[in-house]
Amino acid sequence: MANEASGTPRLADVARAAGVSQSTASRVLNGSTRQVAGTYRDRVLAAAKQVGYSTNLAAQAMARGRYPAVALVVGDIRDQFFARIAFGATREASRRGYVLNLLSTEGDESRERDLIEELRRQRPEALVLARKRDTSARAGSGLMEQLIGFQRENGRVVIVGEPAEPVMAIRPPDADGGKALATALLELGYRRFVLFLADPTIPSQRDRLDGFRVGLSAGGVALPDSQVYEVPQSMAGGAAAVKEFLADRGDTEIIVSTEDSVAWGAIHELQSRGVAVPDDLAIAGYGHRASSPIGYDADWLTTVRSPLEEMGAAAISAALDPLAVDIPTPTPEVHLGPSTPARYPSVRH
Amino acid sequence: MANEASGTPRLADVARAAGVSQSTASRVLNGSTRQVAGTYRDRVLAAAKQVGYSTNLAAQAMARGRYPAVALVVGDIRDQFFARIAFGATREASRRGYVLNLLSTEGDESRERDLIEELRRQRPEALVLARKRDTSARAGSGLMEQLIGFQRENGRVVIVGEPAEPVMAIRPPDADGGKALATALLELGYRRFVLFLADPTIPSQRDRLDGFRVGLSAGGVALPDSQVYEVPQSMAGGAAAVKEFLADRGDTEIIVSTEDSVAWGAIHELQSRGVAVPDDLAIAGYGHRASSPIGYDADWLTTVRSPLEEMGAAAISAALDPLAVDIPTPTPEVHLGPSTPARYPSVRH
DNA sequence: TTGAAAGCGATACCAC
DNA sequence: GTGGTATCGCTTTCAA
Repeated sequence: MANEASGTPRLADVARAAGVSQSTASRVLNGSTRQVAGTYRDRVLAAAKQVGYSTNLAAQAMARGRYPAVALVVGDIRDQFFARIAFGATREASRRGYVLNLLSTEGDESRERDLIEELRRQRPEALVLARKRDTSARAGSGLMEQLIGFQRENGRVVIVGEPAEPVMAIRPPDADGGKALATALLELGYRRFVLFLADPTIPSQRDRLDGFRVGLSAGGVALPDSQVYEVPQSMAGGAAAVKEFLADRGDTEIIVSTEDSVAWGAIHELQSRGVAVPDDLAIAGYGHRASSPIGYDADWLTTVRSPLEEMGAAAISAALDPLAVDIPTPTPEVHLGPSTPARYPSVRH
Repeated sequence: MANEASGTPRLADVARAAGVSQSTASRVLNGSTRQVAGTYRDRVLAAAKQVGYSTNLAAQAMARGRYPAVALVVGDIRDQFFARIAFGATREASRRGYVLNLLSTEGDESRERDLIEELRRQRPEALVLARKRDTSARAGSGLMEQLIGFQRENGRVVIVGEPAEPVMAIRPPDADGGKALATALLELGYRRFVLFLADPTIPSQRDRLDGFRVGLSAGGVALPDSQVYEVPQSMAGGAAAVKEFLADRGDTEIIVSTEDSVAWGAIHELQSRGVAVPDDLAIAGYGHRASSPIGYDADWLTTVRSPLEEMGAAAISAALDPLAVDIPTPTPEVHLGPSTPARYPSVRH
């Protein structure tokens, strides 16, 4: 008789089965500070298990005034960039007992507004927005106003990507990664660099370049603009850029690309032209995909891996943790592969 | 005064602002059959917009007894297989005004049980489970019992992958795809086939083979087991298998692989051995990834694309639509690329 | 500590 | 058509 034909057992069913009041059952099962006598406590727990009780989140949300959910808005979940962020986010949300609500703009960023509007119905406690491009640049669309409104009425907003006041942001540590790569390559003995810069309109790409320069200068090496090539972000772009580069190679020891795909394209083109990689010319990249082009092992290329999963998790933490003020940025990982062998028998710099 | 300092406006605020009862406001804004006078209707709509009203899903859920959410459980969202399914699922859920709750087992399928248990708290209306392997095979884990319980208490369960009674399933149309590929290749004039079978423990792989045989037999061509090679599912596997194959090539015209990665590996190995593809030997694959190995255009390989996005969307529809009895399976798409040129000047079969 | 009762915001049954 | 009102399941004062 505890569990009526109506279906899912309610808290009242548990209370009745345990012979206590609903208040007590509530305190045991969902209350914050435990203030229930041991005997009652056990009885309630046993009863809950016996009737197969499971908290009704909607009811709890109504009573408490907040729904334990966090929304994640991504561009296209099929994109590794977003998929890896989502992976970290689901893990962290789940760990905290939160529901992760996934929304995809399907590449159409103008949909963001509508999606967030839709979202409000759920009254999620936080909103995480993953973006590849600058958010404030689209201020005219009213997105910023909407985000601010959300922050006022609902909960915190965190952007994974470019910061936009007054919204908290987790930036990919591209400058750090660029710097770390430079340091590592200097350590290996490289001194004469050329850099392939993919799509400078994307902040991450510029940051990688800037960070790389910082790292180089720490070793007393400069990277003049004449050594920086702007390259379309694709394998084809890398291949084409290499042709141009070879006409004026000079004494370059290594090409560093701000994007793996460009690096792979360059590698392919170089090899098909009889330039041995890394023996004649070394190559390094930067990226987030685990793609391993045919004939190569993914680990072969020296590159920097963006900590996207960690960033996704950090975004959730920051969004949910009221204490979070500044977000510790995860550290990028420099991977040294055979594409950049040590240049000298002994380390120097 | 309509919107108190308390924060988010409630339905009562809208009603007051419009000068109507809360019941009327409810009918206008969320009710099913419209039975409100035009005048009132407009007033309510205007008031809602004016105060910035947004339905409180939790409250609505309590009153209606159901929460408009659907949960999607995937293995690893970073995997293209799951990402594409999720993409289609988010689109369809959003289209229907449903919240899509994403859960990831992170590769550990034993977590499925815990995740679904967690999930129950939300009382989602449906549950979609995407899996690569057989579900019923894991019956011992109690998963099936749990799914049945969910179906009884909450809503429909749909599996994207292998069927498992009494749970509805959307199967990848691998048999259809295999058959369609065979038909297309016969059409091009191919008659002597070898098949590389990747991981026969995965039902999809077997289905592709079976379907392929069905398609061939319709053209009077047989594929004896001696022409089927079991190959590890990787490029390396494809490369290795090709070596073995070449020792006894016979008069084979084309190698068909049940997995693209294997096909690419085979291609690479063949070319490095001086066997021209497709001139000396043609190649075809089957897959769901848009990977384009270095030096090749993704469209170059003849392959079959699994309609994963459509399957994701179809799963949501089937899970949410009470009328759905059997699910129309999306059709796989055969892509003919230069890796399989026509063998004869004129079609025959 | 424990229990009774008042909401939380929206829906829907039921008179008017 | 429209407007009261009980109700959904749970939390949380407030007394006891």
